[in-house]
Amino acid sequence: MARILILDGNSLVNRAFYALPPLTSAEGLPTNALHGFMTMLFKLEKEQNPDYWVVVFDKSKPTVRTEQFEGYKAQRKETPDTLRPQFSYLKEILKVMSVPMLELEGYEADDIIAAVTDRAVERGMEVSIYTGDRDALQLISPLTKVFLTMRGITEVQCYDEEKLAEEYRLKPEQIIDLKGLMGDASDNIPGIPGVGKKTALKLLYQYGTVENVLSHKNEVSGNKLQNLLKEYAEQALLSKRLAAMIHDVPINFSLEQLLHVEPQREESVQILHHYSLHTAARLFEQNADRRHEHKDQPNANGCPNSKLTHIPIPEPNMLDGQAWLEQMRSWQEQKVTLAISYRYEGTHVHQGRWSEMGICDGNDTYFLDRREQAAPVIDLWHEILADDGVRKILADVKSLYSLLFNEKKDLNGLDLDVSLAAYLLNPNQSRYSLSELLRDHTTNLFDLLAAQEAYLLRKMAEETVEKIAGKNLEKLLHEVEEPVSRVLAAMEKTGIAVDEKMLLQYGQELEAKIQHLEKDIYLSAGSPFNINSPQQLGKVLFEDLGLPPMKKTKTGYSTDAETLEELCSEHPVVEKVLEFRQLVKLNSTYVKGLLNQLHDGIIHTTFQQTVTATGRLSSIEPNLQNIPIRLDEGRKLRKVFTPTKEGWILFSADYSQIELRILAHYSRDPILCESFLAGEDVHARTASEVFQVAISDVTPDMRRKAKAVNFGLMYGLTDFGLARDLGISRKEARYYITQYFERYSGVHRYLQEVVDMAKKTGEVRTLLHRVRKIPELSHPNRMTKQFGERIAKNSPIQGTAADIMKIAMIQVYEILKELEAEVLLQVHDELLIQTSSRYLDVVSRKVKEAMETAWPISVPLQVDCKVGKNWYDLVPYQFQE
DNA sequence: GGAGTCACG
DNA sequence: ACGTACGTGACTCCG
Repeated sequence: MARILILDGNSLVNRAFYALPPLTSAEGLPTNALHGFMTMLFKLEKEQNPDYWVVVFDKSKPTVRTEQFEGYKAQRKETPDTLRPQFSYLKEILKVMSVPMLELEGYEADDIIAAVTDRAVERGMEVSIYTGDRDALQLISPLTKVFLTMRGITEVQCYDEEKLAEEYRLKPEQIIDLKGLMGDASDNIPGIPGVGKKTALKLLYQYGTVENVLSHKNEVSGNKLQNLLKEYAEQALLSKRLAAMIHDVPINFSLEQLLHVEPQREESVQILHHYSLHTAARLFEQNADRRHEHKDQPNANGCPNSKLTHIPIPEPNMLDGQAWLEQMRSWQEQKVTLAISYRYEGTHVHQGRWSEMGICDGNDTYFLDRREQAAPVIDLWHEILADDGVRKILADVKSLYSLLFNEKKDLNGLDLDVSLAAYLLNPNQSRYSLSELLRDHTTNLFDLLAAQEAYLLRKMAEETVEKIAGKNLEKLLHEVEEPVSRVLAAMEKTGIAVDEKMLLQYGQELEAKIQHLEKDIYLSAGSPFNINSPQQLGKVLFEDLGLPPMKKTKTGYSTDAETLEELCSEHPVVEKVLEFRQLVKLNSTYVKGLLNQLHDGIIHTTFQQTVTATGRLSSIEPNLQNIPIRLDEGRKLRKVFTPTKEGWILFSADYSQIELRILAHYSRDPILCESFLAGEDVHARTASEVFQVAISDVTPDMRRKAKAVNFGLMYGLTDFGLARDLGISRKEARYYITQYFERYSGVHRYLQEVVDMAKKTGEVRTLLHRVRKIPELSHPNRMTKQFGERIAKNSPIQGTAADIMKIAMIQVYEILKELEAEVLLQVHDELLIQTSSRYLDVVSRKVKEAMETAWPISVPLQVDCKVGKNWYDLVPYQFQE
């Protein structure tokens, strides 16, 4: 299939300009953007080997859009003087090299891209668009992919229909609806004020288009949103028009003009060197050489020379109802292993159901479309999914658990979750979905169907199994991470009840206080301003009111709580700002944030199992791992969290000092170990050692300081950090640290050893072999290297605590299954459980036991239990001996 | 989309 | 002289 490469010249040149340091040619001309663009161009030429290509440029304003809306791109800054000439140089170079260019007075590069794409697609070409502009996503189709530059310009992300669906759950044509609602600050497209990405997506999931949203504006939830939709209806429609690319551009070109032709070699090299683009010249010659070598030997399939080695994928078998039943029965009888990929309908795994599955049994692949099969087939398939004898290879098993739990179905016989495996192999990546993993393992760039995915999944699984074994991660994967997935899916499914009335009431109280404070602050400041804007606040405090600036950030004055606290005595407004901030935080993040996620009185969070570099979980939409507790105003919020069932109560079990205990275990430090073995107050004991007084003579202040030292140890203590935390001098902090390490020499030795070992191997491991690579350790920058050292000290401790908690969760889940009780939340060292009152005693006894013995270390693990009717009113619980 | 801020362990 | 404690996620502003 013929392939065309379309490059958005303006976007890429701009990206290159800002991503690279200023460079100049031998004669002093600015060339950084040229260098970036040309390097990328040759890289793409090599990778894609396009049959056609074209670089598209904007032509000077005004464009058709500024006629429609005068604010369009009005906020854009002037092109810098060092950038503007580079456009002319670039066009000169491209011309010499016979790279086709297109531009048109009054139109933007985007529009020309749309026109070229249409033409190419009509001819059945594969289209690859390179740009930094997300607007281009609207052009995606089965033949068209968009490559967005991420950081800098060489890192690109490929978006096809599937990737778009995965990231936004939108169709390409809905991109303009998205912009219509949320606007686009970079183009000064207004959208609807107050509607951001999340709201916009929510509306689109429900109504599909801007027009449809507007015609149902009376149905959407929230008065405020309804009013916004009414007030800004016109603006939304205009914004959508502005975001839409113009496809019928009056431009004359034929695809033949865009053919990739062999350039004039001498002239090209010459002009590249003229601009001192030596790297680019080298790449250019390499590409030319390669084409020369392959010129006379076209490859087997007649396609243009492709470096890509596509894995051939067998055609999926299409079965009818009877054939499906027979096939499934034979899988069940033979106890085969199946690789399964899945798709679902609905906006969320918590409310959707699976729609398609791709299945690979080793020899063949199959495609199961739920809509096309009668109930007996689907029922039998569910039976197979629940059958422990039929082993399954999957990616992201937790999502499939969720989907099946929604329908009260089950999944058993997990053989391998490649997402979890990939995470264990390298927890520093960001994405572990099947399509992302396949991108790394194969060079198939096509839009994959579920069946093809299943085939590739199976191939990939073979490699994955070997890698996991090679790194000694089998037990961690199969006995910890995979079982925990089921526990998490169950916890998410159960959810936690939230008292909506109480939350609304609390929100109203906050808003009243906020309004009051706001008035006070305006009076003190002399005029109203946006207190939420650090920039405006900085101006008011440090310019208008003349307070002494303490710290600076990259963009201006620092106004964080730490800074403001020091300024409290200088002006009464400061304290009010601090309180204002606190209340606004509570109101927007917690009251409003939680209300947004509350449906039928229950909140279902999502626990992410493949996010953190240390092995901890994370919680999103909403984050239930950071509900306030430290300050009482915020802590009250916990009153709204209650059990989901009548007559049940909340029970919490948290590990006491688990990280410090793990440090004791790793270091075998005699004092620290003894302290835990004897059940002492460890912070008091540390104070007595550091200050050299009897433990009975330790004052609260001494204990506070010792506690900060113990705390800091786990993070790779520095004198600066400790001094800041305690509000003391660095000298004093340094003294405490020296004293500490003198007394706790085992800890000192351990921390040195772990860094040494990390430098040797480039990685650290937890007790259960969880591994984290630390590339920072070999970085030339001293700061970065020190950061690596702190990671080396912290990760084994934080990670081991995470490992132990995960084991405990699996055991607790099994225990509670047999009782009337369920795990609701995990907050790193705490489990929140709901139980019927009559099981409280047995639950507490067994949970405590399981957690304390989950993975014995050389000091005891201690778990504290509390119980209450909500998450605020928890009191210590002592079970009957 | 990045920066600033702040909530948690 | 420089910039500094580990791991997260959500909200807001602003170019």
